[in-house]
Amino acid sequence: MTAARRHDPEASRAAILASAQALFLDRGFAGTSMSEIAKGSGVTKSLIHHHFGSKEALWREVKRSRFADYYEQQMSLFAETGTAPQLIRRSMEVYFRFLRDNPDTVRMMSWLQLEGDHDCTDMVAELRDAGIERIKAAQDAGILRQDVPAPFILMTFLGLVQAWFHEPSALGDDARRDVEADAYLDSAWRIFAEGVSTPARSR
Amino acid sequence: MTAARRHDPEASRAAILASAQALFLDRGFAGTSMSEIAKGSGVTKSLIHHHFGSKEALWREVKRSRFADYYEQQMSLFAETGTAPQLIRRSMEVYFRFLRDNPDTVRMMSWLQLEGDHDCTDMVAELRDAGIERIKAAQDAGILRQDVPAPFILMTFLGLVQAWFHEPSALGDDARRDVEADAYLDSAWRIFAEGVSTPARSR
DNA sequence: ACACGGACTGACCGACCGGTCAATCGAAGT
DNA sequence: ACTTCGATTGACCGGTCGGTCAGTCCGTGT
Repeated sequence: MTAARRHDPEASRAAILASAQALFLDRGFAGTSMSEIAKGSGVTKSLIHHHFGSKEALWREVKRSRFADYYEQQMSLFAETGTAPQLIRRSMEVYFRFLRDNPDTVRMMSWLQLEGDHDCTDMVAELRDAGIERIKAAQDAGILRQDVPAPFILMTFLGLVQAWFHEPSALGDDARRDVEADAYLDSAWRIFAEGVSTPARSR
Repeated sequence: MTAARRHDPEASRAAILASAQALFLDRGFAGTSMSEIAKGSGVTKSLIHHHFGSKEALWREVKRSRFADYYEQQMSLFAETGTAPQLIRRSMEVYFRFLRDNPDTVRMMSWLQLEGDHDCTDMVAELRDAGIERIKAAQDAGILRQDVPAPFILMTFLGLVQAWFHEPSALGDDARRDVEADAYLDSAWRIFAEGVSTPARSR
C-alpha cells in the first residue's frame, strides 16, 4: 500500500491506485476524499494530482484497471468455451467463482450502474454480444431452446449467478455462506439447465 | 415539491422528504448536500435540521418511508398468492411490474446493499421468510421440484426478475425497452417454469 | 390584549473539500 | 561539478460541507 522507495514513480502510482480502489469501491466516489486516499497510500494529495490530474480522472483510472480484469476473464472464458452442454455448465461455474473471488468487481459493477457510468458500456456491450453469439450457436446446435431470444437467455444466465451476490448476506456466518455458495451454484444450474433445454413436450 | 403555505409543518416535512428522496436515490447519500435538498424543497437548511435532526436521520427516514411501500406491496402479494402454478406466474408478473413502475425502489435497494445498511435487513428477512414459506408449500403440493432447497428457488425467482433491471440499458430507446420488458418477463417465466417444475424424467 | 411555543429564517461556525503552487529533493546526463 | 527535470512535499486557496443559534413570524390558548 505504501510507496516503498522515495523516488519510484511506478510504485507510487501503484500504491495510490491500490488505496483509491479500496476506498472508492468501499465508500463510493462521492464518499471518498483525496486526503483519505493520500493517507492510505502514504503519499501527499499533491502527488496524486501530479500523477492522475484530478479525482475524477483517478476514479476513471480505477474503473479502467478493475474492469480490464473482468473483461479479460470473460473473454478468455468465451475463447475456451464451446457449445457443448457441459461447457455451458462450466461457464456458469467459472463466472460464479470469479464473482465469489472478486467481490470488489461486484461492488464496482453496482457503483457503475448507479452513477450511470458510460466509460465501460461499450466493453460491456462487447462482452454481451460475444455471449449472445455463443448462445445463438448453442441454439442452432439444438442444445438450447429456440423459442426464447438469445439475449434473454444470457440475461437469465447472468441474473441467476448474480442473484447470489446481490442479495444481502443475512446469514452472518461467512464460512457457512461459503459452503452454501456451492450448493446454490448447483441448484441454480439445475434450474437453468432444465429451463433452457430444448423443451421435451412430455407433459 | 415546494411547501405550499407558510406555516404548514406537515407540508414542509413532505416537501423536504420528497426532495431528499429524489436526490438521495439519484446521487446517493454522500453525493447529496443538505443545501441541494433545501433548494429542491423550497425551505432552508435550518428547517430541515429542525424537522429531521441531521442528514443521517433524514436519509434513514427516506429509507424507512420508501421501504415501507415495498414491504407492503410484497406482503399483500403474499397474502393474495396461493400455491397454484398460475399464482406463481402472477406473482412473478406483479413483482416485475412493481420494479418496472418503481425504479426508485430498485435504486434504493442497490444503495442499501452497497452501504451495508442494517436498518432494513430485518424487514427483508421477514419478506424472505414469507416467500420461502410459500415455496415450501408449493413443493409439498408437488408443484415445485423438491430436490432444490426452497431458499434457492426464491433466490432464482428474484434473480431472474431483477436481472432485467440490474443490467445496463444499452438499448438507448426507452419506449423500445418497455416493449421488450414484457417479452423478457415472458421468457424469464418460461425458463423458470421449466426449471423449477417437478422433473419429468423423460430424457 | 397578551403571552406562549412551534415553525421558520439568515447569518454564521469550524472543518474539510478538491485543487494549486513555489520550493526542495535526487537521480541521470553532460 | 554542474545542469536538468521529473518526483515529491507542505503551505495555502476559495468554496462548500453539515450543523448551530439567536431571533422573527404567527396561530392559538387565556
